[in-house]
Amino acid sequence: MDIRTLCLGLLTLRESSGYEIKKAFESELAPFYEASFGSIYPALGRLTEEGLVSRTEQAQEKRPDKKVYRITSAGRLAFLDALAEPPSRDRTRSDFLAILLFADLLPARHLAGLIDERLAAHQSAARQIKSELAATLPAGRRFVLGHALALYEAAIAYVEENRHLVESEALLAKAGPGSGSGSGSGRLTAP
Amino acid sequence: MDIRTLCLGLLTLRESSGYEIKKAFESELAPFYEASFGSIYPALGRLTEEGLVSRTEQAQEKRPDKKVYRITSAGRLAFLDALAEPPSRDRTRSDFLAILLFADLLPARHLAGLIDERLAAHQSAARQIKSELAATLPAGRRFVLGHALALYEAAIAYVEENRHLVESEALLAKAGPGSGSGSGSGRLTAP
DNA sequence: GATTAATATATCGAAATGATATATGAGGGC
DNA sequence: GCCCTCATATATCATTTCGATATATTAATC
Repeated sequence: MDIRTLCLGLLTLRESSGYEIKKAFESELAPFYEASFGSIYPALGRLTEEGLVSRTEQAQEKRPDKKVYRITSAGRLAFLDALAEPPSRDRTRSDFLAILLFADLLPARHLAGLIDERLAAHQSAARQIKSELAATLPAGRRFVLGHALALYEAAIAYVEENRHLVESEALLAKAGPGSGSGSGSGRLTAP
Repeated sequence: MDIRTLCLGLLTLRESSGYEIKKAFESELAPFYEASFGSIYPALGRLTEEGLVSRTEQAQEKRPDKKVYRITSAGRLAFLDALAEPPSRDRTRSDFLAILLFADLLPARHLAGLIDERLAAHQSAARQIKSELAATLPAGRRFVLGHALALYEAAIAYVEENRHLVESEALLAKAGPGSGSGSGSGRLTAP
């Protein structure tokens, strides 16, 4: 599922300019997909060449001119084919977790600051999703938004309950098997 | 936090060949970071040029020769500097969620198959993490593994409780505000 | 009057992926 | 014995994507 295919998908929802596609990535696909202008504009160019979208230049008052893209019927068919392909597995990159893996190399107060910022960012993201969920939404959008919210809430709960593992000064101690993670009390004990 | 820096970090744990670094990405950094040989080998070459690691060719019996990399003291300092940098935000790409966003374009039985595979994969991943957590681990590793487990379990619970949102045949209906997601019963209702 | 933010398109170097090539040895199936 | 697959080991390369940068207009803020 490359950016080109996702642009096509967003154009099934509404006609858009490249700039509006970028905003749609942020409002519809975030936080489980992102794209930069550097990939969106070439993707739209290629889709136009392939005849999967059409382009119309549109002059605007008080704003720069824009190029509006509309999906063609060939484009709709191509997107349905792409949707039926088996999904590739999720990919995640988290600097936060990479840093915490090396927690024993960092002072506890630095870790505490990192964790506080993480919690604040996730709480803010969760609040925003909740306000979006208050509206009427298509089923797919509601499902993926709720999914994102569930993961943010789980991450917040986990970090709050287990931050002591990396913040304790006794970081030289190796942690043995604890209470069994999220399945039980949710708290991993360090003996 | 690029692959080069992460290679340096893994070399603070033990000396390794490029091949072993790849395995360390899978065993230590997965599932929140990954790297391919195509990025690891060039990264190790660059680290060697910069004097942050040293390279020793090591002949082996019954196995191909390998090049063993060791972090230098300059390398340790450079890694500590990199660790202190503010983390960039998490990036995720999920084909599964992208497809589900367009659930109304797919037949319910296809969606059911996708979701069943997703649940099986996540359950398998969760089981594997649980078995790893049974051993004695450094605090950082225990924290990030537990984090991964908590997210897998939250995703499984969410999908099991909310799959009806996308599987129901009445996909033309727009879902209004429900019970409030994970905060309450965990189930989003479609009126 | 200056700076920041939003709208709008585009390019480019650098980073990373995923596939492929090459080579050796071990183990299993037939 | 022969073939295939898997594990070990290094390396390259086309393609994809990111992130920064450039350019231009209008509105708002300071």
